[in-house]
Amino acid sequence: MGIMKIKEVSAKFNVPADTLRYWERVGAIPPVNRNAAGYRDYDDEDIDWITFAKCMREAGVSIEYLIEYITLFKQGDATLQARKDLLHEQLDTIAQRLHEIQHTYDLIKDKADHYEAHVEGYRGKLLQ
Amino acid sequence: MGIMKIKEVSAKFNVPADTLRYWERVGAIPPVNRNAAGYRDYDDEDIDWITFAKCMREAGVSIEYLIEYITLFKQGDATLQARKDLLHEQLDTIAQRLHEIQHTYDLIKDKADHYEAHVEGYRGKLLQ
DNA sequence: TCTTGCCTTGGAGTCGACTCAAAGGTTTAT
DNA sequence: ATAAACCTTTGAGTCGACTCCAAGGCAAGA
Repeated sequence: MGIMKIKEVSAKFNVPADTLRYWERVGAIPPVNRNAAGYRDYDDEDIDWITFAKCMREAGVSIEYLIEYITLFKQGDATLQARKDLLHEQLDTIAQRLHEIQHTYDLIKDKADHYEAHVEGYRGKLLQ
Repeated sequence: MGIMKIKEVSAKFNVPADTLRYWERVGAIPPVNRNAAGYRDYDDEDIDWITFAKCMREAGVSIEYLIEYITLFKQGDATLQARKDLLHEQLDTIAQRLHEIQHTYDLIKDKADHYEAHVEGYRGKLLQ
């Protein structure tokens, strides 16, 4: 699967082609190889980076963070420790976000369950 | 605790006063009572709404959704079912987001663990 | 060959959600 | 009583992350 054009990648990941170009332009993913015509030609490595970027973005990680990671990556093995630190930092942030969302989920679940029990003839009260 | 001014509420929730005013202005929370001078005077009910709004925002729920919810709430008991539906909709979205973030967490954890094992003398490879 | 469709870039526009500034009224501590 | 620290509104500005547009090159089918 070494010859995906941007439209296929867009469809595969459900990410607009404009966004894929944007990520590359600002450096949130490394530059993608081109064919003779100058068209982007995504190989497995590019696909891996997009997988990474998409996951991170969905988890709320900023573009800036991705750029920082790629910047380190481009500098080679000397930055392994720095990249590791960056990932751990992200891991902490993501874990925290996870707990916040879990908390909200539980709260809304309670509210919804309460509606469930009282949805008919219930006299409205705050947060019900 | 029925006489909190905006600064105290801001401190309690760690949400800027400007943001509290913004939420109220656009209708993401109901109007807050005022004292004689026109100052906002947050009571327990207001605090509950801010708790709700903050949780929802942290879970990635849009301001627009909150406005929709408040709009229904203001229309009284006739909208109980609609509000219940809205909450269930949000619940689904939040659950989905939760799984996405969990997925990313696992992915990053793997990457980080891998770094842990190879951080010295490891030859860089994609996503490492 | 022509047309339709996908690709390119550069730059401008949009959108959600704040965030700040200006001008002015109130409260509180000294 | 006066300064410092609050509060108010209106409206404009910012920021992150896209998203769209124009102008033009390449490709694949009829």
